[in-house]
Amino acid sequence: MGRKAAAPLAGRTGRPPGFARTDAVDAAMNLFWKKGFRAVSASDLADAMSIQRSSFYNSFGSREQVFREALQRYAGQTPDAPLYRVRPGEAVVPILVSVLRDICRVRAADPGARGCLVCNGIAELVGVEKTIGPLLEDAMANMAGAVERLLRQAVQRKELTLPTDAATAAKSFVAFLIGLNTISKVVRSERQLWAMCRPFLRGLGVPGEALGARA
Amino acid sequence: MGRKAAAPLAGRTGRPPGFARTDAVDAAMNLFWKKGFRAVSASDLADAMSIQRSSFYNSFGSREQVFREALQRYAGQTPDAPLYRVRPGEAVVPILVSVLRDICRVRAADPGARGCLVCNGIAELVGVEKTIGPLLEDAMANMAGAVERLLRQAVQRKELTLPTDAATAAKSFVAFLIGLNTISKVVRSERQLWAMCRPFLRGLGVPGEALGARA
DNA sequence: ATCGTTCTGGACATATCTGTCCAGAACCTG
DNA sequence: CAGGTTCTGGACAGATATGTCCAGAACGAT
Repeated sequence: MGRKAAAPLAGRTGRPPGFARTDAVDAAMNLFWKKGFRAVSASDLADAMSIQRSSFYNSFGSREQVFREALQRYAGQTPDAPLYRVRPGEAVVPILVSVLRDICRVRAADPGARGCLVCNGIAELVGVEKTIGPLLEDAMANMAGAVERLLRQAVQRKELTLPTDAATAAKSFVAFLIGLNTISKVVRSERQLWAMCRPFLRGLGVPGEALGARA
Repeated sequence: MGRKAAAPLAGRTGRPPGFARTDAVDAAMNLFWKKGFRAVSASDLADAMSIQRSSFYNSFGSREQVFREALQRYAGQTPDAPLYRVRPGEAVVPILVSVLRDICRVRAADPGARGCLVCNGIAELVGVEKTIGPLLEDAMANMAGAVERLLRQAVQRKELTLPTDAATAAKSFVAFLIGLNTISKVVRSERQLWAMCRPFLRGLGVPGEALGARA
């Protein structure tokens, strides 16, 4: 098996790993994403990483640990990432809309129809898996918090009129996102998915004109 | 182990089962519901049913088969069942509202915080498990179909004004239901869950007055 | 080139799961 | 109560998972 360029770590001695950790975590992420956490064994992971099972245990220690790392890596590529990067004073509604659009686009474009790694994980692991469940709960709470701030900002800027308090509306938004991501495993048309978002946005008080514009 | 009353099957000869099949399926359902399909082994099922593993294989054949029966049993107790029982001419909005309320109530009251068996299954199995995945897809499609008919009826009766076609609005409703059920594993307050429904109902065009009334 | 360190391949012991099989117990029928 | 049928307990073989261990290969540093 040919050596793959390992990151040329600075003052490190000894034999370097025969694989790039980043690539390995990516492979793990894709596997977890496709099959779910419980359906993936340590052997599966080692295979996907093209390394020996012992090297896997040596480098990662456990399935849980890799999943944690995969989750972080996933956070860097998920279509809802922009929700966490809105600055005070910035327009909010276009962001909300474009995030929804991106979700529809990305999920429909995924040939594996895998939905969202975090949403799948919540359904599968929260309340069941002691180490990872709480992690996913946190991820969800973070998102709800971020959306809540966004909605406050939007109301303050008079971009929309909420039918409830911001915290509740934010949780409602998150719930819809989870549902949308989940159903995207079955509803495979981007157009259809996006059309499904319209009722919800209307409920949030987003004016109809905001829906046509690309962000 | 004391014999449990088996169903007194009519002209049946031979030794009767030492357990009631219905109870056994219920036990299986609760286990699947709590831990997910993959996390439950044949031994777990046999234990939950208080029978021998061989008796389990003898009576059910496979995990998949029990899951199928558990699903049917679940269908008889799920809070969204009323969606399938609306008659032509009947008022629709009160049903939609009360179903949502019931979901909030039932999910919050479940001490196991298990969410919805079908929704969990969709996230875990669709696109992964060959025999059960399609089953769950069907369940979802059925629901979307039922809701679509309901929405048409509601529009015809001028109970609400949809922002899109009925088929899309129905899928949107289903997506929200999935999200609501899933998030109910984390958001444990009935009141909070119900409040989260308000934005979505507004988006569907349900007038605010309809939300206060109990069904 | 040699030394010290780190990674790799492969093996080991243990645990759990799966599906099947059968002798004997339990039961209904006549 | 005898005969036929069906269920139960327990065992079996094969597959797969887990976590650990170590001899030796591969490499950076000197």
